[in-house]
Parts: sequence; C-alpha cells; structure tokens
Amino acid sequence: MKILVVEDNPSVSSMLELFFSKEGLEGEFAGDGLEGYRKFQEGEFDLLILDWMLPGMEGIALCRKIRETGSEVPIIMLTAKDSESDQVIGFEMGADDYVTKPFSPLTLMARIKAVTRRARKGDTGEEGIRTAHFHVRKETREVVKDGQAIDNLTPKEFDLLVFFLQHPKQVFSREQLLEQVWGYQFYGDERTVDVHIKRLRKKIPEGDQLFHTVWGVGYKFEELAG
Amino acid sequence: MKILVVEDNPSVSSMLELFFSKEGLEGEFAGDGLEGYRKFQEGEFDLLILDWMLPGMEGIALCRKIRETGSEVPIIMLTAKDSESDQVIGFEMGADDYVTKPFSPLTLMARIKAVTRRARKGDTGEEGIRTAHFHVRKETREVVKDGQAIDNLTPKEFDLLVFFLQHPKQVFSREQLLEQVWGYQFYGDERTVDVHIKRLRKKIPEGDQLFHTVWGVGYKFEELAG
DNA sequence: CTTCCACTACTAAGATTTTCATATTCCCAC
DNA sequence: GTGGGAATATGAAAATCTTAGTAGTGGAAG
Repeated sequence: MKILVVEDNPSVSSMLELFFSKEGLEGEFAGDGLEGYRKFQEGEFDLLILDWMLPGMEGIALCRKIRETGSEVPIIMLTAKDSESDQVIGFEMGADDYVTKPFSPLTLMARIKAVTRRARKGDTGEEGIRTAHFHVRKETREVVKDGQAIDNLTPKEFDLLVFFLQHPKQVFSREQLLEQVWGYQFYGDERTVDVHIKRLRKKIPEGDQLFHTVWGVGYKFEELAG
Repeated sequence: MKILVVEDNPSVSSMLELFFSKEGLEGEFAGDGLEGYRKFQEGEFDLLILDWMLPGMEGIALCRKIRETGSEVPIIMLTAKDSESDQVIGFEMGADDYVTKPFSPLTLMARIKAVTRRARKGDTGEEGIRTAHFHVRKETREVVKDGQAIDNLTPKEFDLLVFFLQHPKQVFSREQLLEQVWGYQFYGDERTVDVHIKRLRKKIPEGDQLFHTVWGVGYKFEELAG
C-alpha cells in the first residue's frame, strides 16, 4: 500500500517513515503543500495523510484541491486541534478521518485500516476504469478490451496497464514507471520496463497502437479515436 | 430508517442529528442509558448507536441488556478507546461494529450501511444464501451444492466458503481474507489461507473450478457457466 | 484418552520477473 | 541520402518469487 504524507515537521515524518517500514507500507513524503500536490498528481496512492497546517498551502486547502480533481483517495488529516467545528470543516472539504497530534502509531494504524477498508469495499460505488476501449475492474482484476476479455495478464502487467489507463497521453520515463508501478525501492535495470511494455503490446490486441515509444524519453499510452 | 442514538455528549448528538437529516435518516436521541433502554423498548428501530460510556448505565451494559431481550437489532458502539481488548469485549456483548471518536460522517455512514446490510441479509436470510450451484443455511450450517449435501466442512472452512459466496468474483489477498474471515486480530502465517483453500477445493465437488488462484495476488471465487 | 481441527513448516513444482546478449530502429550530423 | 552512435526491441536464460501439497504439532473438544 502506497501512502503519501504531506507534513512539514521532520520528526513526525521520520517517525511515520520508520513506522511504515515496520508495517510494510510504502511511504512517500512531501514537506509542503505544493510539493504534496505535485507528488499527488504524479503518483498513485492508496491513502493521503495531510497535516492541517502547512507552509506553501494549507493542508485543508490541499485536501479540497485534491477532491476537486475528482479523486476519491482516502484522506486522513493530522491536526493539533481537537475542536469539532474544525472537524466539520475538514469533513466538508472531503477528509475521511482525523487524527489529533500527538498520536500513537497504533491509533494511526487503526485509522488507516478503517479508512482503506472502506475504500476497498467499494462503498463509494466505484465501477472501475472505463475508457474508449477498456473496461477494468480492479477488485476482480478483470480486463476487457472491446468486449473481449484479456485474462492472461501477470500481476506486473496488470499493474502497469492500470497505471497507463489512469494516466493516458502522459509520457513517463522508465525511472518514473519503476517508481510508480514497481515501487520506490527498485534498483534494477531500466530495461525491465521495456520487456513489460513488449509483453503488453503482444498480449493486448492492437497493443502496438496503444503503447507508444517516446524516443529518448520513455513511453506513453494513448487510445486513438480511429 | 429509524435510528436510536444513546449519547450523553450534546455536540455529538447534534452533529448526528444534522447528519441524519442530510442523509434522510430518522433519528431518536437519548442522553443516558436508562432513557435509552426505555426508548428502545417503546419504539422499533433499525439500528442502535450507543456511546461506550454513559451516565446511568454504561453503553456496554446497555448493549448486553438489549441482547438479553433477544433483540437482534444492529448495534454500533461509539468509543474513544481504541484498544483491541475493549473491542473484543464489545463484540462479546453483542455489538456489531465499532466507531472510534472522533469519527467522520462518512466513516459512520459506511458502518451504518455495512451493519444494516448485514442485518437485512440475516433477517430475510431464512432461506440462506443461494447461488447458481449453492444453497447455504447459516443457522444450521448446512451446505448443499447441486442438490448434494456437503456436511463435512469444518467451522473455518464453512466460514471461508460463506465469505466467498457472499463476495463472488472478487479477488482477495490472503491478508484480506485473514482480516475478513479469521478476524481483525490475526497475526499468523498467511499460508494458513492456502491450506483452507485446498481443503475446500478437495471437499467441494469441482472445487478446483470454483476457487481460483489469482497469481501474485490471492484468491477469488467464481462459478463458471463453462 | 482419542479425535478433530487449525495452524505451521517444509519441499517441489510452477509462474513470473529480471537480466543479458543481440538485433533492430531511430536520430542527427555530414 | 548516408553512416555512426545511441536508444529501443526482442528472445531466451537465469534468478526470484509464489503456490500446491504433505506431514506433523499442539490444543481443544468430546
């Protein structure tokens, strides 16, 4: 599970970092709102943890901004305040839950589980990813292209495809793809990406016309109208 | 839907009142345990929300008392505590779910939906679970597949089967299954799931075609037409 | 005491991912 | 155009990871 933490207090961040590694969670950290927003746009996260007060952009504003993009990613706010009026504001801005500082790792873990479980269950009524040609349900890991099921994708292939479907027309370097799809702790050969792209091109009908090589840069996914 | 809230903190009550009216739910409020019990006896509710600690009668005692009347109304406990031992006590007293304060309306709504959905299934579930091939009565723990009784399932096997029957086609990781079927507080070996899957595959005719391994992810249950 | 069940440990088999060597394509300067 | 250099495509072996299956332990129930 990939978590983005936007928090300017380094001691809180490092504590979370330690905690995540113990729990087997993958954490990405940003020190201010602008950086946080940028990282949010670039990566795909299962959960956001935002500090209420941040330099650059208030956490609460960042939260609203993220919701305005249509994202339904679970958001937990960290706050020193405990007044209910603040919480109401927070909820209206789209936060899913609150943790007041100082907090214990166990408390946070319980919230993380609660919030992500709700998201997983699809209580938000998520139907899956739909594009011109594709229909993907993450929960069942089903891929359908033009009415035809593609059921022989391996885990990495599936993840890579989903990432591209969710970021169409955008060019990604191999490094970025390794970061986003493989995870931050990948230190292998960048050619690995090439191989997976090749497999997707082969396994998906007309794959050559979907996965475009951007010479000298990386790859992009684009469905052509024709 | 009619909900009885027993909560002594007025600000929480008023927030819930506001929330209910927005969601189109009907709320009845009691400020202490005795009043709560009286209202419970007088009215007919689809759901009870009880604060853990109450003047007059502890929420936990109220919960037990209500269960002693034979009522199976869904109960959600509100608690500031977050320790697992408390939750265990709560579940033993008959609570259906927990929400720790402070909580978000969204979280609460998710729980309300989950709990009442469960209750509905249980209430109308005189017939049990029916699928293309299965017919399961939870109360008697009977399993019939294609007219043939399967009566040698162990408790865990039965639970696991029921869970899958209720979540067809969905892929679950071992971690998720342990959480959902075994319970929140399981920290054992994930391979345990494999063994139970294997047993179900063996004990249930054509089990191999029902329990699908999703490589690198987990398992899913799917009844295939072909 | 015996039986049954849940869980763990271990091994072999199998699938996937990565690496690597080689072929091919592409860009750019000439 | 053409050739050189760099980047990408491809195929296949190697390394890694995942699962199935079996057997056995311990504890609970009868």
